[in-house]
Amino acid sequence: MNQDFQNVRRRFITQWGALGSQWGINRTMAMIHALLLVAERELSTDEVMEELNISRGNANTNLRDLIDWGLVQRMVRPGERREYFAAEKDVWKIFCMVARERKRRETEPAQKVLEACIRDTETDDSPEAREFRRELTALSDFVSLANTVMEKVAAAEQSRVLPRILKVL
Amino acid sequence: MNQDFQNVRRRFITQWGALGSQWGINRTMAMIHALLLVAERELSTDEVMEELNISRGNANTNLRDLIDWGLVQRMVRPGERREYFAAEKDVWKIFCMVARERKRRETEPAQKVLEACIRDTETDDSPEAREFRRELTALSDFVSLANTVMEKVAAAEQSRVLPRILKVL
DNA sequence: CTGAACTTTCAGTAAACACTGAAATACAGA
DNA sequence: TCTGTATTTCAGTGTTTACTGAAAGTTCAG
Repeated sequence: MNQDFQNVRRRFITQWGALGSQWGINRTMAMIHALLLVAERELSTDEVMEELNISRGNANTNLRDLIDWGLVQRMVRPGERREYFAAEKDVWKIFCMVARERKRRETEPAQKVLEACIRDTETDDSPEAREFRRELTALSDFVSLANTVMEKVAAAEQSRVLPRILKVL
Repeated sequence: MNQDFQNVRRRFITQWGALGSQWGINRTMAMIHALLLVAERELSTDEVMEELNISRGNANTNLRDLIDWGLVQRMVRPGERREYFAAEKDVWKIFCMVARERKRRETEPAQKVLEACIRDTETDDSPEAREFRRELTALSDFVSLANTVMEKVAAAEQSRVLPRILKVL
């Protein structure tokens, strides 16, 4: 198989991994995702281990995390014990998955913190406490608005939403 | 000053810091930002150090990073050597700053990686290379579309954009 | 120019996070 | 049931990232 092509392919996987760590995603997870994205067929754990030079434990853990994110699916071949893995390739679906997951892990906890802090100072009507509540409420309202937007965007079809949004802007 | 209120205030700062690390933001930076957000007035480096129990170096570095992000401003009081720091409190402005910065740090590098990999396989018309390019092009197109959307949203006024987007959804 | 007040840098260290590899567990066919 | 194959877990270790504190740098009033 063409050597140059294989090199570019490997470079893509490595660099995508490096980018991943700038997002809150660990390098290996991003690399496995990249590998599966550009793989022509589903791969087994051993193939992933081999291609990326990582241990079984590492491969297993990160594959499971990718499955939790909804970015990778387990595939069973009839009559085979071994499991194979395939990445979702539709970019819009990937986007929706990531949006949903980040909402769950990031904005919802933030929302809870804000609401709790607002609630716990509710009975205090000193000027400082009022101001504190005012700040936090502004933040909280914004976060929940952002949540609503993300939710609706992620629930809709790409073909419907994006053209409309672009039109509005 | 009311003890309960001070406790909630501290809890908010701590928890906001913890949330920050889930985003790619380091804990101290998020905590300083939270502290300045709910501070009634601008604070000096020493006040930040004291309140958060961190070293001078740490405070200095993270304050500078916050300034780079555009989330915090240096304030000079006439006739005083010491510098004071104040956080931007308008949530929409905060959002725009963060969007701009994440675009610069995350989506633009991703874009470059994708484009380079597409370019470097352009002369290879084997089926695998074609498929590889197809995948990466889909990704690249999506990322650049997302970039455009972010850019326009961040450039616009909150009062104009959000109502329109909500209407569309 | 000097020295006090303040800020910045950075080598060394500490804390957080990710990875390995081997042991434990689960599963399917004989 | 037992046996071989595949997956999962996790204690120990390695790597990355963040923090400290002291030294160097900057600034300004006198």
